[in-house]
Amino acid sequence: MRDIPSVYNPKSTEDKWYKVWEGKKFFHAGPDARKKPYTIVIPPPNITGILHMGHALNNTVQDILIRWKRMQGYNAEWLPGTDHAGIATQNVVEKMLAKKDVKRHDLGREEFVKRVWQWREKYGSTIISQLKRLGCSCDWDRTRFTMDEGLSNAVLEVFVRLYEKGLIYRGNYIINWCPRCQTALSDEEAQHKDLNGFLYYIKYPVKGEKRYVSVATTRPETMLGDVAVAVNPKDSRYNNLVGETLILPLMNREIKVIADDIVDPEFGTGAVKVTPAHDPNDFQIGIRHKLEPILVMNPDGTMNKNAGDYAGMDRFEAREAILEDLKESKVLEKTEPHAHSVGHCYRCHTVVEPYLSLQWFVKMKPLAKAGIEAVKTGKIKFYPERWTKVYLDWMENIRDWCISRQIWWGHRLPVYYCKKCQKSSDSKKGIMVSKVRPERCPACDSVDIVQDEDVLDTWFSSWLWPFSTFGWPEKTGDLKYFYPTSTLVTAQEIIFFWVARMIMAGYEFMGEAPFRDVYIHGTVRDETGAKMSKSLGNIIDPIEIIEEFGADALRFSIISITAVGQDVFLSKEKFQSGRNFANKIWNAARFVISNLSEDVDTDLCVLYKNADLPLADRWILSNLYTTLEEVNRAFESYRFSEAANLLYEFIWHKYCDWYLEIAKGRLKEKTTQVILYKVLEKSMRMLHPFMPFISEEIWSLLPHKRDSIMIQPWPHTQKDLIDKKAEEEMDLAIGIITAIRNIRAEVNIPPQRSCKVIISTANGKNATTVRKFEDHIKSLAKAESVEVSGKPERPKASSVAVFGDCEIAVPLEGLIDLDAERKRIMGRIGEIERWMKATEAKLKNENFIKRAPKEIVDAEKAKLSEIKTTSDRLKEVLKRLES
RNA sequence: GGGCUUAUAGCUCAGUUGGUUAGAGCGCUUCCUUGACAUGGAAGAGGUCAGAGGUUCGAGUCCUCUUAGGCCCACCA
Repeated sequence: MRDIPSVYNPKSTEDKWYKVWEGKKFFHAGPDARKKPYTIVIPPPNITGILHMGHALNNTVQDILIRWKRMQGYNAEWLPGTDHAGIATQNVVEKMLAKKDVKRHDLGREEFVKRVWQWREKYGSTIISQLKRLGCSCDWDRTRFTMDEGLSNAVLEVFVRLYEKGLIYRGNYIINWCPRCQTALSDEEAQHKDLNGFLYYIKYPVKGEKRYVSVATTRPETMLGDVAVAVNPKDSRYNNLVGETLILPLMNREIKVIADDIVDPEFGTGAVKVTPAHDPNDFQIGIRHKLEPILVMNPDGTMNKNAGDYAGMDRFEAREAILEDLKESKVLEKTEPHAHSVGHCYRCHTVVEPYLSLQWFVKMKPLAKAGIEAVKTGKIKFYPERWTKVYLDWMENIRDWCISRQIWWGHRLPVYYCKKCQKSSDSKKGIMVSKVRPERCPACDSVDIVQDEDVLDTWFSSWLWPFSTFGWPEKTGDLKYFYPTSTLVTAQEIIFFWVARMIMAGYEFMGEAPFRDVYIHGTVRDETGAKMSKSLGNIIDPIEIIEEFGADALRFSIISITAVGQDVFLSKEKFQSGRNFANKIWNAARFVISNLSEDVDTDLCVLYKNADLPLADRWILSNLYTTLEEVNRAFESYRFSEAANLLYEFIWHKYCDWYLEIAKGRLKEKTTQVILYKVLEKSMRMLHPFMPFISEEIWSLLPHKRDSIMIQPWPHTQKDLIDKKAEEEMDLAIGIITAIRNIRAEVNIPPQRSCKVIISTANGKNATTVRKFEDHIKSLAKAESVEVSGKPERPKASSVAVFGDCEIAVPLEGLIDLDAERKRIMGRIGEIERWMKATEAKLKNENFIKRAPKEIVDAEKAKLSEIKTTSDRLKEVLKRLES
């Protein structure tokens, strides 16, 4: 077939078209008052990231939206970029240095940060080029990085503003500490996992007495930092003990028994050891009872000098040693298995330690207010809706955000200390918060000023992403035009980390929501349901899939199997469906293109507007526009899999299976050609958001002089071409043709041999209809003749089927297997009768007649009469068969 | 402890506000390399919609409970 190969080869089109699109600046958008903006900001992938299936899904959805909106005439802006990913990136670079036996402290801060920038130059945009392979139509001219000058400036601006508003403070609190990364983490960055641990019961003797109090703990090593034992004041068991002095085993320190409401008498022994430096509850108890915390651990998770004999041991080593020693001292009462949830570092999966330290925090409650209101009033909507509740629950119970990190890669806090003032006892003194380094201390005029060593949480820059990327705090034209953005597309995992915080920042700094819709898609899992991760080794690499099946196949497959908000279970085989579909489309196009005459007028659209077209033409057009309407509806409610499957069904099972086959019989007719072309052309436009490359390639092969499909308008619905009557008539044609094929298969008529067909109808109307598609029966059911009759007639040796009121007889040469035929008919009668009975029962039910809507009842009545007709005919056939 | 979510054909899953005989893809059976496509075509087989109650004229769909998975949140010493 001319020069077009019969197998679609994605490799020959993908790079080619991507370059064209980029070259023509189709991805770029700028403020334009004549057009309505549609804006998406990408969830910026980490610079350490390599494209995984989660990204593939996330970005395919965004690209579908942006391409769809662009075709609809919106000024579509998809702003891309990457996140500096503080801890993750620092870890990666540290690991790289470790291979050369270099530690970051050997290099010093400045040199280390320089190395990270170098690393970023080299590897930081891997994922960007991978997104291009996927076909993402991001506005690369606007690519941002969270540590760009502009975004860094926004971060400092925000820090200063919040500090001045009293929403940022510094203090000593229990935070989640990762001993491996050696930094504080936010609550969200500590991932809780259920572990099967133990509950250890330890006896604390009362000073100078034989009595003792048993306390239960899961972390015996923290006992070294105990400063009290607490009981519930209402707990009668311990009334007489409150105020007594206990001897802390192993340390031989004296501690008091105190009473506090927080203690649950039901749990453990009802007495709890109090370790203010290593437990958030105990910390609160410590404050209430004015107890001085004792820190027993170093930042690296080893025991410190306060840990007595255990100093220098790793925390878990110390735990074992302590248990041994407790046993020896006969104060370990018992050990019980105990399942409890333990925090792990979200970057390195080390068990985090609740740890008392001096950190910076953001007061969240005041910020959450507007964000709660916005979602409650529907200004911001979640799709699927159920995430609203998850979001609101978190926002309504929000806790302060620990934002300081003890690492080097990130935005350094714009906080400066006057060393002179800091020497005074007032810790608040000597703190300067400013975007630029102060020359002198305003209080004492000293020039001995140092900047805080810490950097900010990575999310402290990404929560500003929807506006910092458009130039904030400057009042730029971009910002004015593109903010607020339209839709945020992301995964459930970062609703708290990112979505909620962006909403808060949006209201705080822009006075407006950062986006209207939040579309939360599912998580990509492997076929066993496990989350895809590098460590599990169950990754399906999207780039490999693109190599093997093509980007369009990847996109289409993953979208079509991802129902709204549902997790998606992937295996490599699932990408075959997309590849096969691409190939099917390819071949349909190849067929159509090669059959278009030189002089066919592809701009001719009046032709089918009101002309009296043949049935199949009206049918395919009606289906096309019905599909378009349904696709539009699906798009509007983010039901992408549904839209994809609608197109699949239409193109494959309507256009290819039926229309193309019918068209083969009259390819010379201009009408046929125009409709073949029109339907293909519009299908490609509808398909383009899903499969940009193949749709563009086919578009370019069509004999029209139109620019890239990317910038073509989305098809308009045409209600006047939706023709229910044509659809009904074609249903009859399809039913009859299928019935004949069925007979042929049952009685083993070889595919090459044609057969005779006699169709008798019970009413004249259907006879007229059948005559309209006589030719289709001939070609599609391989019939040499079709006889249409108003009354039942059939030669003796023939096989018969009934469809509606049509009796379809295929005369057989030679003898017919009467038994087989009878069996076939009886089987069919059985089926029909069951159906008829169910319908009759329904109509006999008075309540149904009385209460069901009239349309439903009428439809049931009509159905019953149809079934009866079919049934009667089948019975006649059977009777004649037996005579 | 609280919340969310899933259970439909051998497998993977659709099924929008309750209304024709519950669908698709893969797999399976039989046939077909006929001029778009074997990454294909034709015809089939295959389901008491997890279980038990309830609401309703009518339930895969709504409610309650049960069972079995998965996920998230929580100051579970």
